[in-house]
Amino acid sequence: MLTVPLFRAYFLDNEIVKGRDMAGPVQSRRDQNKVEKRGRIIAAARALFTHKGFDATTTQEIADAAGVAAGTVFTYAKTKEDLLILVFHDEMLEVADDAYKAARKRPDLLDQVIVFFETMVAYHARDLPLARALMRQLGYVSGDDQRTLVRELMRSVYGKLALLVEDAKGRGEVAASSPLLASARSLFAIYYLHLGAMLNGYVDREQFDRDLRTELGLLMRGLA
Amino acid sequence: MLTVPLFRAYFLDNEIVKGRDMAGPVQSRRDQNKVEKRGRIIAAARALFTHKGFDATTTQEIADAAGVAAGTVFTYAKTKEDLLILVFHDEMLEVADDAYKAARKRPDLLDQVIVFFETMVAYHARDLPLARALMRQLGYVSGDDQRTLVRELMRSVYGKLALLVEDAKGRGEVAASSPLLASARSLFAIYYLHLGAMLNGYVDREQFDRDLRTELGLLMRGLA
DNA sequence: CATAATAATTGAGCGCACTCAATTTTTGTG
DNA sequence: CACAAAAATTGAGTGCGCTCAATTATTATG
Repeated sequence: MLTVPLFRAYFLDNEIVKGRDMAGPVQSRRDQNKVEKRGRIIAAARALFTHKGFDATTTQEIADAAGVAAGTVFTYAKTKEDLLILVFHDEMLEVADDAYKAARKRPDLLDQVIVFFETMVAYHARDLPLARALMRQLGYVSGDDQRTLVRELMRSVYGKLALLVEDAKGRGEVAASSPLLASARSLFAIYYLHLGAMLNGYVDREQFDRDLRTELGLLMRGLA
Repeated sequence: MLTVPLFRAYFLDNEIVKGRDMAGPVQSRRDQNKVEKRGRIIAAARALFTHKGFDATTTQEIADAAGVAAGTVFTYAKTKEDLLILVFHDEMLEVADDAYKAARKRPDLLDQVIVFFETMVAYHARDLPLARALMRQLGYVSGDDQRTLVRELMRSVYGKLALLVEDAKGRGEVAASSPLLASARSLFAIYYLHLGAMLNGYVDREQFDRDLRTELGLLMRGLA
């Protein structure tokens, strides 16, 4: 089953190096092609979305730019909008990492959480219309693959917030009885609602910052 | 400007009674027609959405059922999805009213808030796919009219929650220093996040109930 | 290497949301 | 009532997301 034909070994040693020593079974040619095409589609979609905007970009354009047929795009994402998840998943994971690193430098939990969310907002603020489309899709995925990606993203964010809360417990800022995951989710819930309000133009950035601070502080009193 | 032609008075006294003694200037024939058509479109869309589902319903079907041309539908909602707001706005306002009435019967704030949200969930639970589509659209309105409707809805919900918090202050359950609107929004934020998780199948109804209770309780400690 | 089985890709075609120039309806005015 | 201006409605047309039968590429087997 895992036997590798000789010609494959040749290619592995000479042409295709990327990902050779990654975990798991050696990739078949099929999987290689899929990964490569997926990458091209993601790159093409990202470039077009950021340059022309989500609505103005057609799936045909994405297919052309990626060098695949129109139909192929839809084997990697069930809908045009699911492409948003595919395209920005990795980037958002990184942003969450950065946000966590920045947060850890602050002394107390409230500051930490605010820095955490402000880092994420700063990312979205670079392209508000796109962020709006992206956030919309985060709450309405079509395909199973994308659903998995969203799950992973949320796990990561909740996990990082939970770590911050846990450390705060160590410092005595938060009661030991406060459940970590629930606390993390409550914090995120507040951020999420206000981000939506901002992206939809119900409040401006300043109002957002103020509201966020106020309400996170309110919740923080409960955790203490 | 507000002069009413004689033939209008005739119609007002004989044919068209509904809304005659409502506030504001007497409706012109144009406005009457608009209101009437709007009503037919809303009724047609609601029937089709609930019977066939949102995706399976075409705007042409809605137009036919309402007795208008295809294009007319889009003068009342910019997109098919904005129709969701138009259709369910009034109903959701009523649900919020019912939720508030049910909540007031409970003794303490946590119970009240849980009853409040459970009433709203019960409404959504009647048709989960539709609720999912509706909730999605609440966070992504296209037209200005619908945006106004959403604003009104949120004002109503926040207002009712704020009333509950205010009463709780009177009973000494909540600190006088806790800002009403911010408290209301934080409570709603928690509900909103978990409702989304449930509608998207990340958690089942039981898990939803438990999470909601836990996290509302957490916040409640902060308000106290 | 030949051949069958399986998976991936293709792109023409379809259905539907939405547009907009033309038409009809309503209102304001003399 | 006649007529012009304004507003509302119409529905054929358009573009695009998405499908799926046909084709091509890859893998498994003797």
